[in-house]
Amino acid sequence: MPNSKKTAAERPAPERRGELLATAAEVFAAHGYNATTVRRIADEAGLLAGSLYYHFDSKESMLDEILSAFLDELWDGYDAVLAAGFGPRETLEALVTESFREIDRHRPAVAIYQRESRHLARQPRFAYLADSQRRFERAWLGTLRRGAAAGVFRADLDVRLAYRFVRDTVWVAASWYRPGGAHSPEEIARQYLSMVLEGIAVRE
Amino acid sequence: MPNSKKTAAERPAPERRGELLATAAEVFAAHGYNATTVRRIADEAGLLAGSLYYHFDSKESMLDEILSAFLDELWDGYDAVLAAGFGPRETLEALVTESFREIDRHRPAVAIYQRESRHLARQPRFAYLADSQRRFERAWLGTLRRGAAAGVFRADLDVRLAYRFVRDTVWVAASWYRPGGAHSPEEIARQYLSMVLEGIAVRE
Amino acid sequence: MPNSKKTAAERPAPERRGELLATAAEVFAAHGYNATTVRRIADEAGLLAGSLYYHFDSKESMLDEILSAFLDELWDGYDAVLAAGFGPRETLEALVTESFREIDRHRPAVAIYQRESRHLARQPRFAYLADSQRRFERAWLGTLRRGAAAGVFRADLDVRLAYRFVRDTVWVAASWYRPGGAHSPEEIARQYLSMVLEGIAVRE
Amino acid sequence: MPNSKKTAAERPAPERRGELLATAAEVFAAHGYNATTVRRIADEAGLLAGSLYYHFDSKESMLDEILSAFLDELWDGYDAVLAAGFGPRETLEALVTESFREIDRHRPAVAIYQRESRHLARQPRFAYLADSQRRFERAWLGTLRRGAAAGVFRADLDVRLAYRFVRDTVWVAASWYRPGGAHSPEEIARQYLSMVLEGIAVRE
DNA sequence: CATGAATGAGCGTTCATTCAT
DNA sequence: AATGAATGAACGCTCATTCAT
Repeated sequence: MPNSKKTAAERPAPERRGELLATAAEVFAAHGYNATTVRRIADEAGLLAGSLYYHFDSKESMLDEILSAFLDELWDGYDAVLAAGFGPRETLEALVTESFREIDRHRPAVAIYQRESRHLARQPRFAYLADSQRRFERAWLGTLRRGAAAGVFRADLDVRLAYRFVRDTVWVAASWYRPGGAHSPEEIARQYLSMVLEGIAVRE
Repeated sequence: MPNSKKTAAERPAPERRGELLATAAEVFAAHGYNATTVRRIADEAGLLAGSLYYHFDSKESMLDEILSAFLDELWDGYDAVLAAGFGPRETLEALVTESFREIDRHRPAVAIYQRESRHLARQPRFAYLADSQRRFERAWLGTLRRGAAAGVFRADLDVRLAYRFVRDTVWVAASWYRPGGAHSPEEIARQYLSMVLEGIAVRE
Repeated sequence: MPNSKKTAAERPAPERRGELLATAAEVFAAHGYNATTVRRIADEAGLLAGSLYYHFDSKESMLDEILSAFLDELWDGYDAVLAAGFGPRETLEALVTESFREIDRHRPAVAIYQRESRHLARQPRFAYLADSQRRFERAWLGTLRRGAAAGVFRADLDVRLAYRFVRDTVWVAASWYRPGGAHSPEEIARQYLSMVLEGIAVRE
Repeated sequence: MPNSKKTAAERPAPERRGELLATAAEVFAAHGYNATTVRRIADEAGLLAGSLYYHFDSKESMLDEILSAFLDELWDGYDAVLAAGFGPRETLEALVTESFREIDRHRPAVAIYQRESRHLARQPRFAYLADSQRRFERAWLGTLRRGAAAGVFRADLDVRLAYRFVRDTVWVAASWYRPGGAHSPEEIARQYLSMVLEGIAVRE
């Protein structure tokens, strides 16, 4: 029996873990990680608080799995974009579009990330959040710098300010976005890109 | 001896509340309201947890005072702008500038507001947060609509999407802004407005 | 093995609430509700303070259950007496006897009731104490009035004074009564009734 | 300046103490000693909680003064009765009458005494409560025994039961008695004595 | 005499976690 | 896999008390 240290009886059903994590993510996103009790998650999932500990080591490990699953997927997408050899504007467009797709697929995880990552990143266990933050900055800031150098993005702006502007603008959307709403992620990305790139003022 | 500095023991009373509130706001902003213990605030302020209750009814009432003081000041500023009879573009510029000034003066309160207002607004005690939210939307959305109708803002954008875009763009700045940094609030406002209005792409 | 005594660990669950309530009642009666700490109850019951909250919502809900269980039983007894169609003297004798039986079965609850009911009755949660008080007065005062009208109780006494006299006289007994003492409840009732009805003076 | 260890400036006005004690007694009686906060007393007396400590050592010392002042007066009255050389029936009548007079003069103290004396008596500071209890029992029980021996009280009753009956009957009145009500203390005493001595049943 | 501000111990309660069944 | 009962640390808060002014 390859790749297994447990007997059949000991191996938890992997789908159950996934369901429980989805439930946990939903509750963490709605009420905040700290304000969410393990009992609340259990209620929502239809079992008792103690029973969650058969599936997970701790409340924190649920959070960990939720966030790292999200970031793994995010970087799969980002890395594909960055490896594609696009120009700065196309790269920016692809990153924004990819981001809205991730918001669509991992909305609770994104909301949790927004709210909690800053202080979580201080803990060793969540050091990967800080790593991700750095890679993130490198990808976006680099794209903006390349674009400014290439004359496709304005050079009169503080590039760090522009970076924060674009970054926050995209990700805060997770706080109001609801999957299945009026706009598809791609449509929202298109409008956001239009605003970010061209501005909201009418050109004379 | 004019302008003499008094020792802590000699300092008159009413300032104390203000100091304690400033400390509390700082800690709430750094760690989140729920994750902040009243002992932590007391430690930071140099007294014991129980002593805070001589000055305040509860942890919640500290939060209440912090948020309502901020919103009162914010609306003083906004109301002056809205009453000035500006056109849509000038109104938008003035609202953004005023917002960055408030972030400069009430950064911790703004950060707390960002993180907590959604769920706080459900409680009767914090109903004024929901009220403020509605007035806020009316002011910004109205300005954007007037501008679109007047031909100074683009009419091809979903105006609610544009509203969220502008709103989030401005207020998330509180999460990274540090007073006394490289840029004054007015300078940041100028650059943000430039990005929001003209976009970051070079015009051909 | 019939009638086998189980160890604590083997004992089934629902009895536990009852045991804990009995312990709580004993401590409330001995020290007063306010002066009783939840830690003291837990100590006496052999668990930690926090563990009580697995079984009960709050200290107050323990009090509530203790008092309402007592009053439910009391009124079962009283209602049976009042429905029996006795004359005034027999009714009085039956009420007194029933009261001493309740003191015997619920001594701690009666002691708590004596000490705390007056101020508890003001709280909505304990409104049933005030209701009970009113039914109580109706039952006893009505019996005394019927008896005075029928010529079996003295008519020269202030009937409200007589009511308080009989009522207090009976219930205060809970403060010194100890189950399993020299006299059975029925014996105490007999002597009390003799004193209340005939007086302690020798008739000439 | 005889009998004084304090200078004129240090000596508190004795009337103020009396007022404060009366206020404290009223609040203790209404809400119970434990449930009464020193702040509540201060509010009622029109000063701040800390200021009470200029007049009294502690909350407990207020209680102490209230109870001992009451017991001192009570025993002045009782001792006069016991020294008068009355027969058993006259002694009982005089003790009951004296008791109702004390209830009239010291109602709050009596109510406090009823509620708190049992557990206070365990503390060394309040040992005089236990002493008083013993003298009390000696006086009343002795009178009842003398009466039974002399043939003026019934000999067929358990004398300890009769003692508790008379004792409780009298003192519980403090829980409903309001000075200035429909009946004078002497009138209440007369009716109570009539019930206790002759009973409430009509004699055939 | 009284105030204003603080102390420090302890309270009722919550909650992540454990574990025998 | 899940339950039921418990643990133990921490939390928000109360309150008698102290003391410089």
